[in-house]
Amino acid sequence: MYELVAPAPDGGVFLQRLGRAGYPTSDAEALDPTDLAVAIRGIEERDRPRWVWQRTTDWYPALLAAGVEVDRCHDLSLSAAILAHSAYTQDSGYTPGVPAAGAVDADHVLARVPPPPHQGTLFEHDAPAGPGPDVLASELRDQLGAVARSPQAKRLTLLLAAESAGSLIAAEIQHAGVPWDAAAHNALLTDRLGPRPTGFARPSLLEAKAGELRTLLGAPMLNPDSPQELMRALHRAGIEARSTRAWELRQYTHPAIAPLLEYKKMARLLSANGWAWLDAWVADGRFRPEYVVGGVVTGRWASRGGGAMQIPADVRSAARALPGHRLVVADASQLEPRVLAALAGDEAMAAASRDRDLYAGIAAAGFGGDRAQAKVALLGAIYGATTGESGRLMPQLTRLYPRAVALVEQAARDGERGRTVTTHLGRSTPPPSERWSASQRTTTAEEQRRADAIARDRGRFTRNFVVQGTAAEWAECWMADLRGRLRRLRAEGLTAELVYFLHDEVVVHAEEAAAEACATAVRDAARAAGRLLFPGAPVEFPLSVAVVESYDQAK
DNA sequence: TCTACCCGCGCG
DNA sequence: AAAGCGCGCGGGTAGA
Repeated sequence: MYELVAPAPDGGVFLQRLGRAGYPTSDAEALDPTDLAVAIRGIEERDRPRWVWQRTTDWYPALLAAGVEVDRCHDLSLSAAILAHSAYTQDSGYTPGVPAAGAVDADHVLARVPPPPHQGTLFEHDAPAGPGPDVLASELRDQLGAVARSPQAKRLTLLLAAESAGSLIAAEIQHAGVPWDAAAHNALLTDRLGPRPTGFARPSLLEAKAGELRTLLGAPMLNPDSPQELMRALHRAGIEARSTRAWELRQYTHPAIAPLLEYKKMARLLSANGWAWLDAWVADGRFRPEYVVGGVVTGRWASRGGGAMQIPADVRSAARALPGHRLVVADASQLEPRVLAALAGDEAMAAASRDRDLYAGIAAAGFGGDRAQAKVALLGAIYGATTGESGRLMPQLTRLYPRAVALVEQAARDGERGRTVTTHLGRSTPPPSERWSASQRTTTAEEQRRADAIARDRGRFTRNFVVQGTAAEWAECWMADLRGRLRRLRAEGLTAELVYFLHDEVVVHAEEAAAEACATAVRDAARAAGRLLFPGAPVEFPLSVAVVESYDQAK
């Protein structure tokens, strides 16, 4: 059973009950938006419907702010974006959104009416503008119909459910926020950079490092933040680097190199996660980044603001559990190679996956026990490396795991030829770029060379897409299942909430007494995800789980 | 002076 | 150590 939420004229809200096929079973009921949370809580407790709305982000943040959680939903925009490209629905006749001439992009079609106000304003003045209940119900029917007609209806159903659950989880994680110890963060900054400066001056330790650098390079006016100036100063000092990248600088021996690398490290800390970051993103002891579900072509989540998915290892020491609480940090070990083994049905690689350390298993099977070699070879296969060590190791990897290698090779060939490739559950690549298409129309040999390079680029993208995208599906299923388990723990009165997600890693903030139960839940959820995606496959997805006080203590 | 892009580096 | 994939962000710089 579905319950539709849609904007009504004059800032009101419509609620409408829909049957299993998406047809209304009642008239749309108009509500004052201030009553929405109460109404939704009541319906939720009574019926546990699947809430249908254009976008979770339009409605759910405000509901959470009002203390209302929902069990499940169907996010029409996220689903439309998947179905619009999915190879599993290409013959279904589905076109996203309201019937409209030239409709191409699902999200734009559904959202071409005035955008809703930003989260948090829902109960203040006006409800989100957008298509009314008729349009949304019709879109839901189109989507359900396309899925039902698909030869892969089960997988698509799972994908849309996982993506919609993901949208709920993203809003909930944002609502909760990562517990952040601003004092600890400030102490770290002060220790590394010196006390917080007033105005725009460099912190004292950073300025001192710059001075050291100027002396050692004999460049008294040098601004080390300017790549151009730095380059000139390096050349004058006899360092013939052709870029200012840290890894390249490391190859030169000169007394200025070490302090320069230290300067870069310090400057990076200041600009990316310094006091300004703390001011902008941490409030009330929580870091609240914005997650963008489906924000990456492969289906991974992206984030906006605060660099939520790039928190450096050392800064993670400021992510601290509250007193009497713990962080349960879990990450899926070598997720992508394991996903590849399952995708390809490669029995030999699956056997290696029974080893807790997949790379060690592969090393033992065919790389003379050299784990580093096994890892380089496998990652090279997934990313499309052709040169260097991983290129040389490919033949050996192919002998060991012909099916797994064949799968990524096929994905690469398809991409080079402009075909789309598809994840296990049904997310397909967008059609080739204009750049690719244009490159097909070549006349000269030089153009052909460039066309080949562009094709190889796309091949590496599609090669990686099937693996990265399917791994993202595993992770979303993992979290969706975990969410249910944590909700049950909370129903017992315990504190246990998801507060962070990073591709193949989750962090749960839990009261001490619930930490072990959370660790168990997170492991059970991983097993459930494996069974959901790959029923009966002999591939294992082990986690490393740590119960810690601060995030940096994990692994 | 403003904008668009590149560079470099953080994460998986 | 980087390379091969996917991102976001801040600072500098080139060009309007």
